[in-house]
Amino acid sequence: MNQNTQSIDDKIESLKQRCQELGMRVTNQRVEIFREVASSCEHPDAETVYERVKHRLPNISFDTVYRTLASLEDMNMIFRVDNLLPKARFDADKRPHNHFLCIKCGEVYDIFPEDGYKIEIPENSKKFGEIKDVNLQVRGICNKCRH
Amino acid sequence: MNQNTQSIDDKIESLKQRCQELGMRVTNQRVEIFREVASSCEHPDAETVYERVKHRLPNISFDTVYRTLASLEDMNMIFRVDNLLPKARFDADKRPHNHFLCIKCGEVYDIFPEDGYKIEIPENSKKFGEIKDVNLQVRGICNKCRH
DNA sequence: CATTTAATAGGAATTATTCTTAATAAGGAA
DNA sequence: TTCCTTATTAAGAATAATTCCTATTAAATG
Repeated sequence: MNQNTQSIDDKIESLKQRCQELGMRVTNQRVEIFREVASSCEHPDAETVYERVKHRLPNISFDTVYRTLASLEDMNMIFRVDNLLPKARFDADKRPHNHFLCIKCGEVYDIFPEDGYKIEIPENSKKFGEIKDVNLQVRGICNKCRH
Repeated sequence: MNQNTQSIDDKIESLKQRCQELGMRVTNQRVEIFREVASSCEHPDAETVYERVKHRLPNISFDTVYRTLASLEDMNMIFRVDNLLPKARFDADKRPHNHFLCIKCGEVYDIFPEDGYKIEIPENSKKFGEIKDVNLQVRGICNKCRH
């Protein structure tokens, strides 16, 4: 069964299981914030999640939304589309290459293509507009941060 | 000749040419800010660039650094590693897929793999640490923004 | 039901980035 | 060269996103 056909209730069930596995409490806030992201296909931002959850939990705070989104991310229940780093960083190297981003310390490492490796642009991405740049982000925890 | 072997002076020469092509002025600030990014392989952030350029141009302002980095990006002279969007956005869809980010309006579009297409993780990216997630960012200007 | 403590609400604080406005200087013309 | 035009800049205020602080609440366990 793929994620697409999984119902929201099933997804929430797996969140609850995940919380249990990790010894985390199943709070209303956690469930409702996850529900909002999981039931939307428009990649909502924190403010959007806040506004929507507020309908069901009128006392929800911004801090809870941010904190919970970060913890859901740690749990691998949701993913950040962009903005993994706290601030913008720049690169003038025009050779085709990719980046390893450390989600802990924010360090950026260059990944230069090895023999035979190159990323292709997905054919169907052109339908969205004019492509200017393609970048593969490999996200993880760098060796320094693992110790 | 690849970018790697190109000297800083050559890179600055091509910046000047680019400015001329585009009718943009060749200012000290523009040159020094570019020099800083082009001569570093550590993907500096705006503050780092500011601190370093300040040694040569003590009156440089933060605003100029931000504005110039953005214009160098428009000119395709430098690239933003991350933080293309003004705020973080989230996704709970676990099916493997990629994202088209509109650099103008910030909209995010899902790119689902077509038949036969899949991104591979570059073999040599593992040496940097433990991989948690891989995301291909296709950056461009979406159809809405082109009109 | 009582206890423990993870999680939360509320709002202040912080950080990155952008805006505003007057002054400056690059590039073209005389 | 010198003068003009206007793109670019400096300075610092303003904004926007996110995080921190602290007292309070409520989930899970026994």
